[in-house]
Amino acid sequence: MGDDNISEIKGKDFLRQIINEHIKTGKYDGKVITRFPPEPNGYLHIGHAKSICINFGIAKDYPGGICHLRMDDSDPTKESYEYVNSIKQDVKWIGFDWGDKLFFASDYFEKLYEYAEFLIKKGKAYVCSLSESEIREYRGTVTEPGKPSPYRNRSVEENLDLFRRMKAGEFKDSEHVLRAKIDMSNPNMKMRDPLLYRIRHVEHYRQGNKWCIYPLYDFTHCLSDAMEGITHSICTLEFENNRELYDWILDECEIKEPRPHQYEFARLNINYTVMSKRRLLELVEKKYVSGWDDPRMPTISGLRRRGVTPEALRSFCENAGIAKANSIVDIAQLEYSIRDDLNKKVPRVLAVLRPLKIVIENYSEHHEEMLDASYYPHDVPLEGARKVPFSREIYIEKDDFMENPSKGFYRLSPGEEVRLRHAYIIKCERVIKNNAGEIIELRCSYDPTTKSGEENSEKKVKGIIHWVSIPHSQNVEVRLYDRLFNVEHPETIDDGFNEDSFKILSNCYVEPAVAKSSPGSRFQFERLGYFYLDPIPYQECRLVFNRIVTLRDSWTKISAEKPEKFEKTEKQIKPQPQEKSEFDMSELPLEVKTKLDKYLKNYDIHKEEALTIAKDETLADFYEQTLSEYNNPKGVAGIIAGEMARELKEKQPKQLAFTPKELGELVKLIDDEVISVKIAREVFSFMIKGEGKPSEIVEKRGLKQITDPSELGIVIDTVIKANPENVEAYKAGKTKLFGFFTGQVMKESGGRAKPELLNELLKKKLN
RNA sequence: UGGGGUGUAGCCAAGCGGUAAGGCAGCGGGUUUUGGUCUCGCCAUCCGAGGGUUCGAAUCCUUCCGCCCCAGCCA
Repeated sequence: MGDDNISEIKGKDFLRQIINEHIKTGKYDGKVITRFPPEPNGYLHIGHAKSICINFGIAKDYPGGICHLRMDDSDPTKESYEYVNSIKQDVKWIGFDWGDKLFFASDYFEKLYEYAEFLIKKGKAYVCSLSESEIREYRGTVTEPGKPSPYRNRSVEENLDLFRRMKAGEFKDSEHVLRAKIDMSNPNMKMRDPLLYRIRHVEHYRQGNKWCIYPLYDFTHCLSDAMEGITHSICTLEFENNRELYDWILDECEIKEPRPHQYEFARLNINYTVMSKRRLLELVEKKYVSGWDDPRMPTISGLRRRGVTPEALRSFCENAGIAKANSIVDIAQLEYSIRDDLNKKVPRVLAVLRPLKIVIENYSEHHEEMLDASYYPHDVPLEGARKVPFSREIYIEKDDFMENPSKGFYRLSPGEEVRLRHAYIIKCERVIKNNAGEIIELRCSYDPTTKSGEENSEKKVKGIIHWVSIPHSQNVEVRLYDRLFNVEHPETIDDGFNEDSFKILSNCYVEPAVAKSSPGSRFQFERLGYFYLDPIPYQECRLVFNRIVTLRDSWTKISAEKPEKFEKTEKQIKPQPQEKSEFDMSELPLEVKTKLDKYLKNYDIHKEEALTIAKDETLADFYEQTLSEYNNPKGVAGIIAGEMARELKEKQPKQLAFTPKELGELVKLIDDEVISVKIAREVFSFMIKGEGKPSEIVEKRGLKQITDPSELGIVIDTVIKANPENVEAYKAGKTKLFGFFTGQVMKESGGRAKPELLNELLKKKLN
């Protein structure tokens, strides 16, 4: 209930929380400038879509927020305009606009070069002439420190000369590199004199042959952010280790605050598919799929081609959430987002995918009629209708007939009735088979009084099926797409590749209204799913529909057959072995052990606390000093092992803002029942800030605890009166609510209620 | 046996010392001329495990365990 929620932005993912804080404190003067920085060396996929939604979404959420689109194109060997164009198209399609904020890291090469010279002159960068493999060797491993390059101590003059000659093209590829001079034994591998520039005698797709030295990511990215005035540089988790370098470079280049800072979130993963550029490329190159825009691909172009809407994609990204824990989102979540979007906007039509012919014997041969059919069900608030032709011969879906119906089958079977959607109730009279015993045709009768919308149409039947009139229908092709893999977490593209992920059905029929529709239209084929009229022209002007997603289907779940469904592989839950790990005291240094023994024996404090204090010299000294001021070993240990340990862990202040004597006083206040332990913590937090003696703080801030039963009783009554339902629920047996009441009273009293008294009184009043 | 992250239901995910949000999936009921949609209900005595502090801990302290990332002159 603060007064500060005006600037608060809806959604409280940790990124927006950080930004909210910056806005509150005015760190960037209210500005929010993010960026989406793809490398134009491949197609964007749904994982990028999440990043796009985050970066552009955040910019959109904050007044005046801006998101740049920056091509991170500092590796000339991989990048091309083909990719920058597809990236631009994809970002636009997802629904974001970068306005005039399209940038290229390669445009900063000149400026970047100047920064490099600046670092050299500062003695913070050097030219290293080790070979590629030597560099690797000198770097060490994750467990062993690296060793300095023999070229590490070249003079500034030599470095400058060499670097300029690198630029001038005097050396071959890989002959020299420019490295930052940081620390070859840094536990963070990224800080072991990372490479800044490499020589590449290669044409850059934008810069041509202007350069033969190219900056690397870590050098390019942070400085590009700085040059563009980015405030929040948001990237994925694998760059966490790079953050230290990001800050180092900006520090050494003397980019002053307010300046960009990097924040990381977990990248999107989805089950039953692959997401890495490498795997996706493999699928394309080995022809597992038809291309980057194969409708099964999790690429943006694939999803677009399949017929997924940008809205669905965005809502999927939003629902997936932003956090730092690696996770794998269920593809059902994507399917849900797609259905949820399409359900609200797409017309329902009739189409038969696997036709079974029906002749309605009592329907006159030369007769036909046009039936009224709404495009939308009653619960979709859209208007629109068309006429559907009906005649003696129709197609129904093969699946909608069973000669020997299983239990719960509501559709057509011999002697049974079913309603034809928007039309009549028919009854199956005869089944006609070919010589092979396959059903090729059904003979039915219809009840003329049961036409939809008319009087007798109330007659109830168990099932409703879709159909098309044979003479009026148009033959189309339908392409069925399914998940790419049968296994939840494929490790290679051969690991459970779903051979049935693509099926072509060429003997499909749609009603006339659909045949007339324009490319790129989306429909719900009733009872089947959502379909997209592929806008790519096909030979003979043939209409090709892509299935975007099936409808939710509770029937196939019931029936034994599960044609295109996958059962999730059940995960066996293994019980965790209960290992009791005792701390091994024998390994402690003697000094610590001595202290520990003393605490345990003389002071009788708890082992955990004793250990915490004994292990830290500052804490231990402070502990002894405090005890000499106020002798309550247990009480003092509680504050020191808890509150003070945390404080030291976070800040490691050179000088403490309070004395042992004051800490002793604090404990005495607890002992004297002036304050509770909870309040003591609050007081302690003020002591850290140097607000003076505990007693003064308590006085000044009015923190003295309420020990007067009648005073506390009033507060309790207020709370009880304000929550009649909860009182009732409590009395009805929901005793868990006791905690709720305690909390409320605590809150009401500003935390000052004496806990024991509160509980005692509350119990009395509630019973 | 280095460093950096991270563990809340089958899958995501809120939660920031006071009744364990929400969504997906699942299960059951209602509505329905789509076995769709919509709607109602159920679904964590417990937050990776142990220990501690506290009247009260998913939240604070502590020990342990699992998983992810880092040894490209890729980004």
